[in-house]
Amino acid sequence: MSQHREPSHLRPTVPERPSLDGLEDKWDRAWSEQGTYTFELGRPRDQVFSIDTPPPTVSGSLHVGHVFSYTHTDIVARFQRMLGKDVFYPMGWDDNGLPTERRVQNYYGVRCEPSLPYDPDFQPPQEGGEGKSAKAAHQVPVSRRNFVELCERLSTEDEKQFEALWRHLGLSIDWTQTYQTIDQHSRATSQLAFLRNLARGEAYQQLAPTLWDVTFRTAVAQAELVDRDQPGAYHRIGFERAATVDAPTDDAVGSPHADTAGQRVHIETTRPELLPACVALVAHPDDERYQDLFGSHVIVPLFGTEVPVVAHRLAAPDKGSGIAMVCTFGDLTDVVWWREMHLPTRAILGWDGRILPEPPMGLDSPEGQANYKQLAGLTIFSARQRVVELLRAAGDLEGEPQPITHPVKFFEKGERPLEIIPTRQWYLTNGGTDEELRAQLLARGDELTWFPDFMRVRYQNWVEGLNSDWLISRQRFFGVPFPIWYPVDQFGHPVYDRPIVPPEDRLPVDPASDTPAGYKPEQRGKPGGFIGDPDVMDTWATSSLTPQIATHWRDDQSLYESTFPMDLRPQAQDIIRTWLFATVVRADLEQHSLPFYNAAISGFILDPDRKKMSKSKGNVVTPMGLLVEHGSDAVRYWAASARLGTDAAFEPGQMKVGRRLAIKLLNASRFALSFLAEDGDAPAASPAAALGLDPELVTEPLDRSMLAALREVVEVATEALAAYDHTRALEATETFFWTFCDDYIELVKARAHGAGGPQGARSAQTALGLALSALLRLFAPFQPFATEEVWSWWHQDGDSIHRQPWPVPAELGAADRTDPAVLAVAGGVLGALRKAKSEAKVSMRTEIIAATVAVPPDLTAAAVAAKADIMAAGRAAELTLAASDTDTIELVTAELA
RNA sequence: GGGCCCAUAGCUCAGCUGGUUAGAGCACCACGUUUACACCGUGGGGGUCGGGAGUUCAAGUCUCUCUGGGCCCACCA
Repeated sequence: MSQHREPSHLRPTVPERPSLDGLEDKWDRAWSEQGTYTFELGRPRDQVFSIDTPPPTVSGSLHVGHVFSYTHTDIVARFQRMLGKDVFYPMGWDDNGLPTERRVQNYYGVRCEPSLPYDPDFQPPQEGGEGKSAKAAHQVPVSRRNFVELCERLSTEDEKQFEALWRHLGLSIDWTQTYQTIDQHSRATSQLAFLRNLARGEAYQQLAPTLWDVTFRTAVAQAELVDRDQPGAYHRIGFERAATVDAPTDDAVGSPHADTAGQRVHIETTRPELLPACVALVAHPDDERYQDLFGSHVIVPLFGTEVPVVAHRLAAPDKGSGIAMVCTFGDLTDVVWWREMHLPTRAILGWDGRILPEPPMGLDSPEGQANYKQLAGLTIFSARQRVVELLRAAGDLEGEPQPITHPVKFFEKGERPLEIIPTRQWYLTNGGTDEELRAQLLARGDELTWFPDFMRVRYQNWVEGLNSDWLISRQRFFGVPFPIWYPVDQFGHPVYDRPIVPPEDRLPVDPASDTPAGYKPEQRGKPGGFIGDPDVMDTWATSSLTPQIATHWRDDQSLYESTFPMDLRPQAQDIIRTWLFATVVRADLEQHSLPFYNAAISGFILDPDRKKMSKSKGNVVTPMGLLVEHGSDAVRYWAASARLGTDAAFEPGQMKVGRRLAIKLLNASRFALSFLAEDGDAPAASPAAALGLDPELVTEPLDRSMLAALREVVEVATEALAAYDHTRALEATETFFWTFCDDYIELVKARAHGAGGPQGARSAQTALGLALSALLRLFAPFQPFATEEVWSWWHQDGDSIHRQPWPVPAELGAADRTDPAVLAVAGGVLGALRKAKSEAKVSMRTEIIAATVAVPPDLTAAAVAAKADIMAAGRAAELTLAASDTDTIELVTAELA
């Protein structure tokens, strides 16, 4: 070792054995200290590239899918920065909402009880609980303020871990630009946008049937629904016709002619417990079986209510018996029937999903009330069993229930089926009830550039299918409160249609503790006083404003003007209908523009069974473990190998390839730099070494050909990255790089050492330097750590590679000075010589006494141009280039030493 | 019921507007201690491009159809 080149002959900082270990921490620290990714502000809008980073839900854990998609965005950010843009790349934390509440409940073993007073000395009973859903009975009740404090405390801890992961991954985020969706600024922005919506009539309050989750005891929005197949059963129930026609003397039950005789009509239902909520029967207007029933009344079994039989086109003759009972409310179709036919309301379900204690209006008969008493307070499940028992006893249940499996609507985060309960809620217009707005929002979808383009269709489908406005109020605790109070009238009732709003400069407000202007705190809840709106906004109602929050629409005009509308919204495909659409709605209403120009949609990560990776499958690998095991550049390489919009397999093999590439970058660079350093007046010694190399010094055809090929790579990679096609850019760069290592470096090794004289050496050294410089910058967005490490060996001025200019073809010399085929042909001939040695099972070092290689005639000149380099690399004393009669390069003879 | 995406080597994927003999990496086999790299290098084997039909001088690529996956929306008596 010591008889060879001393380390001091290399650039002083080039390590003897380069390694990837520790690069993440080393460079994260350096970038942080140097402010490498700091947004500068002050440049015109067209020199800024702004990114609407998705704020991850901090209450959930990050998984490989996050690492995957955030890497895609970081590649864009780094590319744009090297193109010379001032990149605005903030990070938000979505800590607002139900997931945080649920996590806090489990972690600290508490639950929110708004009626309790605040306890400033409260200590949670536990820390670090991760139980799936601890029983509510074991959770300590705490005040709303205590609960919110715990939410904030845990979120802050979670956010630190998230930041550590993102830094380790090498995301080039400006860590001075962060926000939380629950912080003061986000609250104020969210409240301000809401007040503007309210002032323009886009936000409104309505008492209406609402999709309701009985576990979380809150309303949910259309966008949060999912269908799940559930077991159920059809119950065939007989309704007696009301006594407006001749009453038959014989008992109709069991009679084969019961239906046709008009005495009894049978419906089939999966929700027998809703019988007391029945307000009508409905059949299709053209259904011949029920023509004589329309307009008449029937009696609800057990409960004695008299309800009309009505006709409506939505009734399906082929479902069940073709006639259905309308309840308030069993499903969304019930709501339509109820609304369109002005049926009465007989709600029987409370917020907790239990049967209300008092029977609804119209349930007047003594037997009906007695039966109802048996249901009061029961859960839906128990009530159903009870009703079936009662029906059976009364002889109103025909046959046995027929088990079926059917889709039932759930809140996507919920565990029990949704119910529909009439409640007062806030809505925001979103085109669901307004054709003009809908058309306008569809036009916004067309205006937006989608990567890949077919994702546009998902937006269109969603907007076209909307059937209601956006329900934004939630009966929860940890969220942005509605900035609204109501006057309380002399009878103690809130006057909902005269909301009191705060001035914009007072935001954010908490109406639960703040007092509106003109009132005193002690007037809260008193007749003649005021009361705060108790609800919080849906988390999407705030995260739909991430562009406005991040760019400080509310309070920093110069930042806002230089970053909004943003350039890029990266996000996952499954939240196009929620986050993306909602963001478009808010910007359309407030700014009359798109919130961002481009949307880049990442795919999912699939496990080896081709299923979407999820926690429940037990196959989730922790992202930090992955980064530590393979190295961040390696994991990034795997992510970068997958196109936008395409689901990708979780493939450690691909990470190994990425790691190999990173190591190769270190080693090949070390080698190439050793030539630059050896030269007496090494160009590498100059601070601007990379760009100071003069392509005019590259005189050898092989060297020129290599640079010509690299020029093309630069063109392809630049074009691909500009079109968000990072895989294409990476592939082109990588393919070239391996040829560069395997063939070019081998071919010029001897010449670069001086074997061909000073001019040939200079040509090779310069070409190596030029190529290495361009290659490192081409790889920098993909492998930020390895490339930065190499750059630091070379450039001692401390400038990060990540702020260098993106390579351009011109820096590699003129395009038309040489035969571009020389490198490929020389590689082919060298390959033929290697094959001879491989087939002879001898070392590559073995001397070739004489060899003949056949080369297609049109490539002979190119081969001749590199003949000396080929002979040196192949250790051939004599090489004959014969004319091939095929168009491939073939070994003809080889005499080995 | 409507819509979108996908199907190419054992595996993961390229293959752009149709144009020689369909590519890469991993895995596999053989060889090689070559001072850039054993977290390596060199060479090699391996595919009738899911099935069928059509358009064309020419189809992995375009059209239709079938099959099999994945996803979204609608329906929910």
